[in-house]
Amino acid sequence: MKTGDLLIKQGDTIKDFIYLKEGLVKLYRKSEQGQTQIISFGKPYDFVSLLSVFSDEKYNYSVSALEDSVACLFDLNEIKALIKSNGEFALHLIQTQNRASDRIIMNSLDLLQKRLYGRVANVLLYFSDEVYKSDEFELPISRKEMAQFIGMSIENVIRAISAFRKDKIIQVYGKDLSILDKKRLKQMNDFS
Amino acid sequence: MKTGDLLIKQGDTIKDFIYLKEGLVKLYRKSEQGQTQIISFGKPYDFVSLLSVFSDEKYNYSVSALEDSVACLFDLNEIKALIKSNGEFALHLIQTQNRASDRIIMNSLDLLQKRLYGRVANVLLYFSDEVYKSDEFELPISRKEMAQFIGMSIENVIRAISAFRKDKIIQVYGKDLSILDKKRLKQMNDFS
DNA sequence: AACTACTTATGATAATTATCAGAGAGTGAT
DNA sequence: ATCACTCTCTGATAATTATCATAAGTAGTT
Repeated sequence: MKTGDLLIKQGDTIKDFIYLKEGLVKLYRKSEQGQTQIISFGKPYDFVSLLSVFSDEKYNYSVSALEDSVACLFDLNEIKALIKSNGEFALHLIQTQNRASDRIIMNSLDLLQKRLYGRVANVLLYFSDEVYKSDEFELPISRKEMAQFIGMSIENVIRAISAFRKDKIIQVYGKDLSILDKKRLKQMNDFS
Repeated sequence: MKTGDLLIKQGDTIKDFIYLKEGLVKLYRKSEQGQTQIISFGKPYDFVSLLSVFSDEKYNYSVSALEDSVACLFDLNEIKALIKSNGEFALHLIQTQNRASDRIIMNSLDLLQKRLYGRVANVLLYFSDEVYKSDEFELPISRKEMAQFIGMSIENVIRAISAFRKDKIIQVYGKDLSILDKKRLKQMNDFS
């Protein structure tokens, strides 16, 4: 699956249980007000079809690739049969699902309490610590996508990144981003 | 369990699987920044020990009663044994859990995109439509708690409610609240 | 009643964010 | 190369929200 490809389309009937083997994807939805909103990102070994996969008939979100990715699809009915027949598997699945949705919930609650700088810092630290495990990486999302994720305007996301750049907290060359002063970035994340 | 009583305390070891039979509770946590934040509300037939119950050792949130409530506790190990032995039960539990965490996720994402008036309208409509199923009810939370839920300052929550009152969208006598103009309240909820 | 503590309420001001406008850089298509 | 389009970026201004201050109301306690 190439960058930009659509893996799941909002409204599609759920037929498969999907997990990500390689790459990076974004989960997003069209909100009631018609705006596109990014729900979360999926990295290797994350279950992409987490939300609503067992609770609904149709996907209420879309998934597309931010990088070239490899996804594994399992027939949903087979997974359901496996849950019924294999108790260990069922329990393990519940735990995995719980962990993932907890993380999404806690993260969006975190964002709700933060202001612009804190939210942007939060996203940068997420990619640095959780996804790439490095202080230098290629930012996989545009300013617009970051805005759609943190619930701020594009202009202000750009301004925040510019401010971090001017304060020598980060360095930006095109898509390449390096975190120069992680301590201060974490402070931005902690204090509002 | 009386109003104000603590059912779950953040940091407690998870021993039980809890569901709410009667009443109303709030799920809340102390965020990293030390502020109290309400995660969601639990109404009858909701699983209160939804978050982190299978994914963690300890509760990462607290639960207390907003109204006199009745909770059912099941030993967590027995539930786990039941999951392992009864496939139908496991599948049903997964679906229920999924539905509940989906709702919390989608709701906090909704809030993230709304502004003050939209967020307050959202909460009022939640209690009217989901909890009490009536346009007249006793508001079970204080302005402070509403602020902790929607991520705005107390003063502005009060101001929003005052504005709704002045616009004859709602009527307030002490804790009693009645929605006079649901159409406009829904408009406030829809458009930012 | 008097006291304390807390909630609700309002105003004034500062801080933050959105919106509008415009410009330059990059990208893809023809 | 030119055109159309999107993305990044900055400035100016308007709108929104937070914070500080203050006061009235409410409830509980002594």
